[in-house]
Order: sequence, then structure tokens, then C-alpha cells
Amino acid sequence: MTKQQKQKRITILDVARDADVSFAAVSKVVRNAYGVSDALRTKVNASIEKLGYTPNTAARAMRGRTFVIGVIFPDMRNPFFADILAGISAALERTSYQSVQGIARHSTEASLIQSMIDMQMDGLILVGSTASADFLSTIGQKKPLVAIGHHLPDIKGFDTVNNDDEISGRLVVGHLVAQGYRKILMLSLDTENGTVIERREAGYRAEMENAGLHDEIRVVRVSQSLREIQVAAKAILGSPDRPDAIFCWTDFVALEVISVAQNAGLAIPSDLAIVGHDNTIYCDFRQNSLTSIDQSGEQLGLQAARLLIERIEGRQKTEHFTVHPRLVGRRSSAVASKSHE
Amino acid sequence: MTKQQKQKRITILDVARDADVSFAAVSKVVRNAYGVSDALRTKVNASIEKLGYTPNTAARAMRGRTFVIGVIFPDMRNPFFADILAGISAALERTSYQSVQGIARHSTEASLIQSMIDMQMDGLILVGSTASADFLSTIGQKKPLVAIGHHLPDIKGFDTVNNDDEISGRLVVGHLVAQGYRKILMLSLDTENGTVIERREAGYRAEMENAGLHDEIRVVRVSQSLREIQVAAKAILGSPDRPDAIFCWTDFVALEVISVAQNAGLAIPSDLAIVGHDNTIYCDFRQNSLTSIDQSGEQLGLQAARLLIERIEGRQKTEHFTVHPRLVGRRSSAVASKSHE
DNA sequence: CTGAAAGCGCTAACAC
DNA sequence: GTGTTAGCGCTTTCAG
Repeated sequence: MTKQQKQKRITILDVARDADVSFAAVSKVVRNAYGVSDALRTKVNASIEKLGYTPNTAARAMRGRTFVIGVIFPDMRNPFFADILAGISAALERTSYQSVQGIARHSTEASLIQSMIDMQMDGLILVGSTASADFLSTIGQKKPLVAIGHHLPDIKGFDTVNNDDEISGRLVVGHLVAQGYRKILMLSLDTENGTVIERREAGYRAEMENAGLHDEIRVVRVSQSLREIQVAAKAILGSPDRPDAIFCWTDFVALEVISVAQNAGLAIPSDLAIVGHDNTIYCDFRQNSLTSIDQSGEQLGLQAARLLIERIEGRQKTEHFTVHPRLVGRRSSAVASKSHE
Repeated sequence: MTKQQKQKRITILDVARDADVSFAAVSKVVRNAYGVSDALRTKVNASIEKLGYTPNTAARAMRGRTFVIGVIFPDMRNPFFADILAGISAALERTSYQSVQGIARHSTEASLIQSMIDMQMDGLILVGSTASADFLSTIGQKKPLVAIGHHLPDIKGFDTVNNDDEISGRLVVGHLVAQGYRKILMLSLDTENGTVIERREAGYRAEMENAGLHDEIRVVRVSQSLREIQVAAKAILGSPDRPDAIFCWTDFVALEVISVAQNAGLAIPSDLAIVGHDNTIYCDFRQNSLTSIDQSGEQLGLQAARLLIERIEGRQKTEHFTVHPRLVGRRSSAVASKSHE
């Protein structure tokens, strides 16, 4: 044990002594509880300020709320998640809640969820969770829970916030068809429980049918690994019936496809159009100029935080919130180049 | 309060009852404490397994360690941080410690640190903190603390892990000079307490002197905002004495400069060479082909976690660890194009 | 080797 | 309006 640990921290008792009131009075002031006079409040607040008191969250956790919520991401590399977090933070700013984040891949997600529960967090936001709806329902029974990007029908026991991914797929195909592309392939994610991805694929298929391109429907699913994406992209671009457009499930994959296509000597967008998803900050760079779907991560995060707090404060009924995507056209799909000035 | 909160969780008492031993015995088994028979241990572990018991971190926190450490990042958009986190996670995997993350800009950093202390985390790793050394020393007195990317001389009271940023600067200039560039400008960060950046600048200056390019030394400092970077890049590239090479303090800035340069009709690397820093995953894309400095984020994270745990377990003496950067050459600085196959 | 007992700092009834 | 009191689940002496 280090020497540091032995230092005594300022507790509610120190404040009470300093302000010359009972420690219960201090607790009430801190919690904004009912039944404290202004005089007392002022006096206590002065002492809190003077001593630099902050409540011990762990101790709070043993009796009631911690005012901490946990946010779990599947990885930290996708800049889209930063947008979601920005939305969550914005929503939390006006409340007394704080958030901490955790990063967990599929295999470690359950244990991270458990340890956040063990830390007595008041609620959880799961972003792009690959856990089953059943599992999440079980957790939802124990803790307020909101899932972003997990939209099976008829989910009960926890709230969800989602982009309308079917529309995403439709928008992309509609756009590409309008630009004159026909052989449109979707490069999708090979996931355990990819409900978001499934909807996106469904939208792609539906709109392809709609455009009379039934025979051109082609979906290739690969993992998140850069290596596998590269191999798949090369295979697709090297095949005799090469597509003339590729819709990638997320921007990062699209950027990799651009890279592979350029290495193969293909011109974008004349030989090949590429569309991504999430409209991350990299899309706008001239060297990428990537057409993408904007699903407003900030909105998703904002709504998730709102729903979670409602849950924590007592709502029982399940709610599902949907945001609507829009397409942002850039050069990678033959949209007339727009000046950045 | 939601209904969920009222559900009773499995406690040490339930386990004790099930295993028919005292609850103190269970505590000892869980903590791997000295003085429990194998028979008792087996019995208790069976009950723990059977009941699915996990210790309540908050309750633990009130008496001893939580086995949770907090990691604070300045933002979530730089993929370099993901590498650092990967290193930390790898180091923690073989221990009983877990980590949670927090994201804080300069103005919210102090309060996030405080709330992690309030949550009784056993230690803190600060990545790219912009807080003063004094402030961090104060915190270091209360909690084990390791800072990554904060290398003022003579720091006491907390450990640091750093890339040798002076060498970074030297490597870049040396490389560019070798490639025939002379008018090398550094696009740096305008930070409150940019000690990492200052070292990098120092290396740049030193090597410029060394190469007899004293008169070409030019450092431009801008904030992290995309808008400001853009404006600065345009100004630099539009000026009459445009540099023939730009060293950017981080890859993201370099990518933006590539974008602006292309929009301005400049060819890379013939009109302009660009070098980044951190060797993030985007450097390798054909459309960027960005020469960059690799400072091994994973190594930084690994060492930071190691030092932190040593501190938690009792080390008093301050330690500083340094890793050595290397340059990864790509097309943006005229290195012969390498095939990706 | 095992168990009993004393809190850690706080919240929330409840009593004054 | 304000103070008293009883725990929350656990770790950690200290007796047995």
C-alpha cells in the first residue's frame, strides 16, 4: 500500500464540524434534499467550498445513486463513436450525472458490463453491442440500459436508439442508380448479431429490387480486420465481373477500398464509385472525397442519454428512438466536385 | 428510483451461507488472502461459481482497493490513443486490475480526475494531459499517477512515460534534408502546456541548425480545430515563400494539409513533402501515403500500466520511461513507392 | 486455520 | 427545520 492511500480525505463529517451543524444537514444540502433553510444551506456551502469537499462516490454507491453512468464502445478507432460520445456528454452537461467509458470487444463485453454494475453505476449505454437481445434484457432488468445500434423488433426491458438503417441502404442505392451505376455491391460486416447491418443490407436489397437490379444484388461480408478487408477488396476488384460501385458499411472500410482501387489502377469515380457510412471527418478530405451517409452520432448520443436518465428516474415503459439518415454526396460517387472555400 | 434497483444482489453473505462458512472466510478466498485451507477454498469457490457472485466494487472501495484504474484521454478522435489503450489493456490482462476510460478536454480535466478519485480508483493514467506539473504532483500525492506525454525535466511525485520527441523532430528533418528538401516548416500545436510538442519543436530546430538551415526555421502553431488548421494551411501554402516541406505534429493535421495542398493544385511530393507523427493506420492508405513517425503507442501504454501498478503496490521513487521513435517513409516525402502486395 | 467484530462515508427513515 | 440512527457490502485486525 502506498503512503498516499493513508491520507485522510475530507468527509461530510469535516464539513459538518466546520459549519457547526449535524452531518445529516450537510448530506441534505449536497443532495439538494427537501427541508433545509437558506441560512443553513449557505453556511454549509461555504464550508464545502472552503474545505474543497467532494462526495465519495463509492460511499454513496452503497446507499443510493452514484450519478455515474457507463458507456461501452466496441472500439476506439472509429471516429463516429467520438460523435456519439459528444452527444452523450452534451446531454449530461445540464444534469448532475457524469459518464465514464469502457472499451470492450465481443468476448469481453459481458465482463465489462458486470464490472460497471459492480461499480454501482446508475445506468449503462451500450454502443454497437454484439450481445444478444436476451442477454441485454436480463441486464436491463437489473440496471437502466440503453442500446445504440441494436434494433431487433419487439425489444423489451431496455431502450434503444437507432439510425433508420434501412433508409441508409435505400438512400445509397437510389443515389448510385441516379448517378448511372448499376453493378452495385455491398461490402458488409460479418458480425455475430449485426442487426444494424442487417437492416442496412435489407434497405440495399429492397432498393436494388425497386430499381430493377435484382440480378445485380451482391453482398460480401467481412470482419473488421484491416487484413481481411484488404483481401476481400482485392478479390472483388480483381474479379472479371467487377462491380461499378461499392457501398461500404462504414467509412473506414470505404477508405481502404479507395486505397486498394487506386493501387489497382482504377479511377474513382469513373471506373468505380464508392460510398461509405457515418460521414466521419475523413470523408471531407480532398484525397478521399467520400460520399457517405450521415446518421448524426451526436443526435444518437443525445437521445440515448436522455432516455437513460428517464429510466433511472423511474420510467418503466420501453422506448425506441429512431433518427433519419441523409446522404452527403462527394466526388467518390461522381457528384460534381464542390469547392471547400 | 426504478424497480430494478430494489433487486437484491448476491453478496458475500449469500456465498457464506451457501458454503456453510463464515463470511470472512469468503472474503479471504476472494482476495487470495493468506491462511485458508484448500478444502475451504474449493468449497467457497464452488458456491461463488454456483451463485454467480461478483464482489461489489463500491463496497470494496470503502475499505481497500477497487482494482480499477482510470485512464484519461484528451479526445477520442485520434486513433493513436487506441494504440495506447491497447497497450494498457494488454498489460492489465495478466493482473486483477481493470480500467475505465474518461475523455476530458483541458477545461474539464481537473473535475474528471477528481471524480475518478471520488470513485476510489486505485490509480490514474493521464494521456496527453495539459495540466501543469504542479497540479499533477498534487494529485500524485494523493493517488498513484502516471502521465504519458508530459515530460518536463525533474518531475517528482508522479511517473511519466514518453516518446523521445526531440529525436522525432530530428528524424523528420534529417529525412527531409536527405530527400533534398530545404524549406521545411513545422506545423505545431498551440497548447497550454505542450511539453511534448516543445521537445518535438526543439528537435526540429536543432536538426535544422545542424543541416545549416538556420534561416529556414519556421514554426506555426495552431489549435486542434479543423477550421483553424485549414486556415493556417491555406495561408502557408498560398504565401509567396511557400515551404517545400511541412512537418505536422500529428497525422490528422498532415492529412488535412494534404487535402488543402491538393485543392490548391500542388503535387505531393514534388511541389510539397508532408510528414506526420504517430504513424496511425490512415498513413498507409494509398490516397494518403503519409510518411510519419512511429512512437509505438502500444509500448507507451504497456509501460505506463506497468509503472502504475508498481506505484500502487508501493513504489515511492519516481520513474521516467522513454521510448525511441522511428521514421516510416512513404510517398508523401518522395520515398520510392512501396507496393502493398 | 477460522470466525467475530469494528468500522469505511454516506443516504434515508424517522424522531425531535 | 434539523439531528439521530441504522445500515449498505466489504476488508481487516484480533481472538479463538
